[in-house]
Amino acid sequence: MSKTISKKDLIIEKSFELFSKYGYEGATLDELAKVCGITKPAIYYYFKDKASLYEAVVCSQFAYLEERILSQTDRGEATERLRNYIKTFGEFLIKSPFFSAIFSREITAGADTLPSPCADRLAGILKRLIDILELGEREGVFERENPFMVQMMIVTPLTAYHVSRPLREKIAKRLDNYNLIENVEFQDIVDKLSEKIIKALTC
Amino acid sequence: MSKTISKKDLIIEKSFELFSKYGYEGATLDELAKVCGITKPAIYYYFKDKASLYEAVVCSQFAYLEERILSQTDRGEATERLRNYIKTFGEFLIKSPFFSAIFSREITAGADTLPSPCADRLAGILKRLIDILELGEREGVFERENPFMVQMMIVTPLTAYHVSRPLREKIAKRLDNYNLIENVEFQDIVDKLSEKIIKALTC
DNA sequence: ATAATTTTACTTAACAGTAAGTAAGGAGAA
DNA sequence: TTCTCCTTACTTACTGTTAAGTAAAATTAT
Repeated sequence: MSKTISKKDLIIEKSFELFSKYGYEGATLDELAKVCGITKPAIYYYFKDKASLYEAVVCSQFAYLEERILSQTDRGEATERLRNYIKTFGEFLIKSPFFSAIFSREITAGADTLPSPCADRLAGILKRLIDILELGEREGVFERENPFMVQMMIVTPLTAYHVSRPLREKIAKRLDNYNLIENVEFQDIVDKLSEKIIKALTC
Repeated sequence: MSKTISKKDLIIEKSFELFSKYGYEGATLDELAKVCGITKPAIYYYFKDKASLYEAVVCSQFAYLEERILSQTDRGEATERLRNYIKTFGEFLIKSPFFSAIFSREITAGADTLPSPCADRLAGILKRLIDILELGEREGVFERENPFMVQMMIVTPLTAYHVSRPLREKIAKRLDNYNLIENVEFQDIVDKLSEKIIKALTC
């Protein structure tokens, strides 16, 4: 009916924030319960345990991302598709500001805690990138390149830049002559990176 | 006389591995004591607390990295210097295989637990990159670019690639037609990335 | 040289706090 | 009454940290 969010969705939403901020181990169910205005065992009514909650949270994000990527990169020439691929990643990170942290953490942790369905989604996303790069090769515009490396060149600078504001501030303070924290829109960063990557891949 | 490593160095070495694997919170002093073959309070004989141990571990790495970067990028033209900058990072990551994980984790966590002396070292490293990029602009070979973004374009794909082998394996299994885990030397990855970044920055 | 003293390098034991998880039950709707 | 959705009141399992003690080595005094 109205915008009344269900308790379960509330728990997912808030735990997404906490997992992003503190990581899997750092985030506590006590605090989660508090910010949700419920008690800890109420969480256990909806989720089997902490791991299942995490899985639900992360999977929903990956599923959404895969759906976006696949629908936004299914037409046009290779260059245009790649541009859209990067753009869609960028838009997703802007829309879902906590995702960078979680994704970045997952890669760092060697994907140990990455739920299997999420790996499926990631595989789907990477498959699309592989297709785009192969199309580019057939069109004669892209050089052959390790697709996983390309994926890393796209995602990691974006997520890192997105997440590293506190670090930039720390460093900028020590380099007081230099403006590292220009008030630049993240959108511009995405566009710039997009250009650079296409330039780097083009024959 | 011989290669007998001191207890303190043993603690540093083993804790470096554990912090890399599990992160600051995830690594426990109980396990550290166990793998060192000592008791937990013995750690407190050498280090004030867990934070100080972490600081000792991370700082030594950053200091070494800064020293390497500064000494390897102080001569030549901008392009050559940038190539050496990236190369030195790559060599360091190869030599110090756990560092990627710690560095990547620090960025992800917003540098919350990054000890202040490490931020100094990072600032020194970034200052060098800024100098190289400015030199390139004066030489007319590089386009103006946000140096922090360039730094992210260099370090994050390398650390991520280095750290993501388990993830690549998971994904490759799902895309069985495709060889994502080619038996390619990390050195080659560094060289390729180096080329790509220089190409992307060049006017 | 040897005895007295002090320091080094730990161990045992335990504490205080915090985390995930659970058993049992209550309020309200159907 | 019974099912859903929750709360109260715990338990268990760590985890960082400290206090107290000790064997052995090093230093100093005699």
